[in-house]
Amino acid sequence: MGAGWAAAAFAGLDAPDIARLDALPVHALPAGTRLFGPGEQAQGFAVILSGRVEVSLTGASGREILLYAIEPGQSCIQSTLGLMGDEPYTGEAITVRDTRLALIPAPLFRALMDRSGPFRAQVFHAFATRMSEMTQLLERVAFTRVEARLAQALLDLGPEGLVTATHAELAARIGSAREVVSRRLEALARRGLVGTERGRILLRDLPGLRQLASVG
Amino acid sequence: MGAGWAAAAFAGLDAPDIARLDALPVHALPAGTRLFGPGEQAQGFAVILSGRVEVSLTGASGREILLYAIEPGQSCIQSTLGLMGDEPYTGEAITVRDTRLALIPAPLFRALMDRSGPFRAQVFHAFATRMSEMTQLLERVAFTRVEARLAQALLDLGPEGLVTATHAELAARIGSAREVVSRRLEALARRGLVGTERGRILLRDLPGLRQLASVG
DNA sequence: GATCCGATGTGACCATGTCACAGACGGCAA
DNA sequence: TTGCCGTCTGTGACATGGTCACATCGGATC
Repeated sequence: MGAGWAAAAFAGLDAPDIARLDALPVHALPAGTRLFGPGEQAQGFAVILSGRVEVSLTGASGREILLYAIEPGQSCIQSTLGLMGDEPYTGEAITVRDTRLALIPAPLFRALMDRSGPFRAQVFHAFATRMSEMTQLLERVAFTRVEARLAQALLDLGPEGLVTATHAELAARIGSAREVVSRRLEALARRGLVGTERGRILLRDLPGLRQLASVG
Repeated sequence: MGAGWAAAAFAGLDAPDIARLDALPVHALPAGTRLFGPGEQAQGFAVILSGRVEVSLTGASGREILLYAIEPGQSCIQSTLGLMGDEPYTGEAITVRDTRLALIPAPLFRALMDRSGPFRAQVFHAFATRMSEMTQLLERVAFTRVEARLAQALLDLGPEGLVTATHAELAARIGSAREVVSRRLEALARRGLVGTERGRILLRDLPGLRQLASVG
């Protein structure tokens, strides 16, 4: 997505609005850029054109958990909380790859919400999806064992069978602790489900992992 | 809230729309009625006029956790997930007191969303608020100890100092297990923060409990 | 090779969840 | 009153998970 991204990202918008969006500057951000952190005010409504942004939560102890990721064509719903309600951010958004995004300024966002049905539908749908995902995440965190969440994370990161991530990164993703992940991985390795090397994990038994991830 | 509830619940709506909403039948439901459960399709957009509805999640093991409560004048956001996206419910909504509510049928809901700015603003705001609350809940469940969540629950249920609830009910509220709640309460009692009787808990040290609830 | 740093392994200990029961209490019927 | 029953609460034993303190290890750099 790049020049002319608006038509693809917001199907059904009329031509003048598409032109307005396409005219917005596109920001190119290197991997590792922090888009916003807890308590900050929204600059506008962010639409990701390429790359990937992850939004995560950090607890008092320093433990982290991934809330959700934003892929190309998706918008950063978290940024709408500040635009629509008065809720401050509680999460932190960071680019995990080189990323290009457009920022719809608050006034234009509000105008589009008012006059464009398709735009509204898009925003609402994204909202509903995130809410649903967050509920599922809450359910997994509250009720399932680390092993199931870890298996799910491994499958998400390397559906082909190879995951390049440290134990600490995996822990931050599933909201656990590094040591716990190390021990779980060792246990999975003993059972032949994975192989471990420094910085990467080989998934040796994808069906077995899927089973673990779903059972909980 | 009763006859003429719409003007109060949706400030800024124009007269014809208020009349349409006021004309909807009001349902009176006894405490303990189940409004919807996991996987069901939304009947419409529910607005609570009096009473209280609690939405909670149940894990495979049977453990429960309270997602949020809906008070008079608020709407059941969960029901919009089905109306706007195609996400099924994942929670279960139950009246905890005798409750009266109006159900806005899906077609009227969609029409109002299209043509009424104030209605949209209301729905969006409610959405943003729930999302923010859910995020905070996730943070508490993922990162704070049971003791802090329990103290918070006690303060929520009995800000005056008396809580009428069983240990099992408290456990369901905070997403823990009955035995754990029993033991935590006993520990709090030993420290003089609460007194326990069958079916109710006396909060002896409100500032102390507030401290516990906030520290995590 | 010597050194440094991030990644990983380990043991101890506490908090929490689960299971299996044992009492304890309150209401109700005989 | 007495006995019964269902619910609430208490307890011990054990598995899992989180935290802390270190030990090791592997690679990169000098």
